[in-house]
Amino acid sequence: MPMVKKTLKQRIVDASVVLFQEDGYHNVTVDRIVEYIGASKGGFYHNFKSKDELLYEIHDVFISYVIKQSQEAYDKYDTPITRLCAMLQTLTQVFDMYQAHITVFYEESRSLPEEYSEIIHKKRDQYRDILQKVIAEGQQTKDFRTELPCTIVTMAIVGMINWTYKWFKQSGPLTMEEITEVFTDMVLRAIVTEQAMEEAVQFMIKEKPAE
Amino acid sequence: MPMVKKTLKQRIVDASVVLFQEDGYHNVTVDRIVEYIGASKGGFYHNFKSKDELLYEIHDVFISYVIKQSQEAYDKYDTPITRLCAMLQTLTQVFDMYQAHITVFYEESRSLPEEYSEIIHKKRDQYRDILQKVIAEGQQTKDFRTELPCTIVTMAIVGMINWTYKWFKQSGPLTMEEITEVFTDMVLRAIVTEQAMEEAVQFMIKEKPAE
DNA sequence: TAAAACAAACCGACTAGTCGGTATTTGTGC
DNA sequence: GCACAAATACCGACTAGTCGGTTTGTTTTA
Repeated sequence: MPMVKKTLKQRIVDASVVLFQEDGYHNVTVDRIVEYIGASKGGFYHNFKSKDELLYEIHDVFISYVIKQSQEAYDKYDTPITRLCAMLQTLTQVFDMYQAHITVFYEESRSLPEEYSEIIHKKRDQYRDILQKVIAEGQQTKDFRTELPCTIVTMAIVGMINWTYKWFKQSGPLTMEEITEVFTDMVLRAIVTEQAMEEAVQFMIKEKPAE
Repeated sequence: MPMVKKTLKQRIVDASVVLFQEDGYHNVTVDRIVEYIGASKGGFYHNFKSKDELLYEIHDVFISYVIKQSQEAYDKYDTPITRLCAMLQTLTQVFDMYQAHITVFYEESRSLPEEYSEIIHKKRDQYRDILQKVIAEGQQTKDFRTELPCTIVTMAIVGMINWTYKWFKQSGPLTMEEITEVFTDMVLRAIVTEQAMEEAVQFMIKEKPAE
């Protein structure tokens, strides 16, 4: 792997994500960002039209990656259950890696000027739609229970996963892989029909042997 | 009910919650708040030491109410399953009424000065602990599956419920009561053991008759 | 009539963005 | 390879505007 010198732009983004996560967009000044990486205000505004544009960049990098990964998980499999499991896996993985990005994404998007926030909201909906499609298809094939409204199920899952950014600590007692297992188990039991449960159990946590 | 004249303090809080939800704490100036309710800056600072204190007030009113309601739900019942159902019910109801408060609570707490945020975080943990206690007790009585880590289950449920503030619209196609039903159904199926499922089914959605 | 509640003008610290300038890289003719 | 120009990347003092908070003055109430 060639040792490429990081551009100033990249250094600004990297530093900002961390600083924004810690103290919030409005509590981090441009001066502080450039001081943090040993750069200058001129350098900052050479790379970004405004502080807002930087915020947009962070949003876009993150949500674009989420969509890409979700879509790949969808394309890689061909049954609702496997697709759902793959997406849960992928999403929690992304959320593990990009925790700082997510925090900014879900707490600072209000500060995006309209021109930017429109684009971002469309992409955010796209992410939700991919998941919702899986649920809907699963209901059509009777793999998932049809008595549950597909939109609510989708948002319940999204909420469960997204909320991890608020409490998950990489230094905590459980790894994200272990958490994913639990989430997958819970989701499958919650929505898979009895007749399709056979396919699902192989993705679930095995019963602990009696102690 | 006596028609009490609202104090300026109350009017400030009420207006601020709405404005903060819409545009975020930092994007709403004190001038805008007082102009919105036809008051003055002097009146504001007569009632609050600082803008931060107002933010704290909003946080505290909300989380104190959540804790009170959760505890009441706990005390009112005496089995894990009924307690869990009651808490889901209560929480979603609160979230329905206090959507603006929640938005502020979960997105602006970073702006609280340390002295305040310490108090708030303790109360937030208290809310989580009440729910976690129900889960833990349910695992002890074998009503809930013991192979799932109690902390993760708790946070999964918290995430599912909390996230509603991001997407639920009172003008939407489903009421909060209907959403609660779906959530309850999903949660019970996810964590209740087979042997305890009999007690749980009465709280769940009935199968749609075949069409 | 005194104290509380509120109004209106004002202050000062802070910060996003600017602008004239300098360093560094890239392209070009020889 | 080399001079040299031209574009690109970057710097840092400065500014104009904003906004939380204060001060001083006025009204209401008990």
